[in-house]
Amino acid sequence: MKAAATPQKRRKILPKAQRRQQLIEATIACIARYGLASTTMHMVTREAGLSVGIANLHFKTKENLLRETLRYVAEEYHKGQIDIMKGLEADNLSNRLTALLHFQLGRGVTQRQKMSVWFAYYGEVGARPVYQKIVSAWDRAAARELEFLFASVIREGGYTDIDPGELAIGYAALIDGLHLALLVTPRELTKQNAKKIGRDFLRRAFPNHI
Amino acid sequence: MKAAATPQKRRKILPKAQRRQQLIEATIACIARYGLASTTMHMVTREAGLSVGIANLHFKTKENLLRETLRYVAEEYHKGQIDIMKGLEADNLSNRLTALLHFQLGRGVTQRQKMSVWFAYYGEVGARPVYQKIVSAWDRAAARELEFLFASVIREGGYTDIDPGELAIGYAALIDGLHLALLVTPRELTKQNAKKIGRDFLRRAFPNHI
DNA sequence: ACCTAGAATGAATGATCATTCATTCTCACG
DNA sequence: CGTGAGAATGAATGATCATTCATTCTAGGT
Repeated sequence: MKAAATPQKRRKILPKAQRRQQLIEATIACIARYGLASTTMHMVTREAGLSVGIANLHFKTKENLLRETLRYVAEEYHKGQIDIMKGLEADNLSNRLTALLHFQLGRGVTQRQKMSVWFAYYGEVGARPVYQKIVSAWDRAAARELEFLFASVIREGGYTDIDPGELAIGYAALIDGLHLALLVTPRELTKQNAKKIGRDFLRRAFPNHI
Repeated sequence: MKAAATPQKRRKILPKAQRRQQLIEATIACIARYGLASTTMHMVTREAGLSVGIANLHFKTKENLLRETLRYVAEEYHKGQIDIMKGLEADNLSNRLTALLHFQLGRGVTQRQKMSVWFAYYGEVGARPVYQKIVSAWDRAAARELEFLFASVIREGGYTDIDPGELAIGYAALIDGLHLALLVTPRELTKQNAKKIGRDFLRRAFPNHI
């Protein structure tokens, strides 16, 4: 019997930025699969197909890698949101609201993997001020933008008795809660249904727009 | 200089149930303070003022202790909710809705400690099927009850075009999202404001009741 | 007062993990 | 081609942690 000749993976040298990205993505995959608590450096580097030492080379410590991963995930989500709210693609306010909803509850964001990572970090926010800082900075930025969008809708629709800031917080909370429900009780809630629920919320607030 | 005579804590023997409770509460405190990931058995037993070995005596393993702690927290929250929804205290539907809101966003539930623990477990749900089972079982029970309550309100108010099941999911999601916001961005949201946002949600759905 | 079931202790054990760094390997540039 | 700057490797190290269990202590029963 011949010993299986290992395919002898050839060592490859790549620019720093690319390796960092590769490690961050491996971290996301591991957190989604094993949880934040039990993700080890060995898992992450194996997932990336690299050696253990590489992590120390590009991110000084594990804590650093986790922080950068959170930064990456937070930026990806919130930037996507903000771009839509700023209306780079849809000028019409109704369309912008719809586009936002579809982004927030659409394929890209509601992958189990993404949501797992998201809530894994939320879970540690109570204990790690650094995570709180990263998340809340982006949250604030998105909240401002959403408030601004809602204020425009309110003006256009002549709605009275609605505070755009409060409605924005409520809507953002609803979306977060729906993500949580999709993660925890996926059997009870389809993405289609989640979208309908989000849409109903907007309709009750802005009946002339939705 | 005299060596400080340690107060020599006398060993105390207590019934199993009491020790278990004590350990679960110590676990909650540790998770809130240090996070689920970095909570160790030493921390928990020290917090409880007991020796390390005690944990193994009452809960075979750490995993067991964590599971029982989740069960305890989940039961406390959901039972409180369900009792209110069943209307053991308020017969009037409007009052029942208000009582529910006050419970969900009131002092007991929105302590940083409780919310931290809650989300710490949610964060691991993606990776640990056991946690998902525990949480989703209670979630389902609460969702059923909430749907039933909303259906009564809809009937009483003659509201049309509202699906009680969907509204219940939406409301539950909103509350979860508000808890998350209170945990992550407490500077941006007071409990008072959170209650107002929850109330506005109900008012837009049930204008004759709220 | 004595005895003993079993509750409680904590030093010891072994497993796991992040981090280090001496060594190997790559490739851009001369 | 040849070479060296620095990218990549992975065995070794030391720290941390869950779990064990021989021993000590307590309190209810006699």
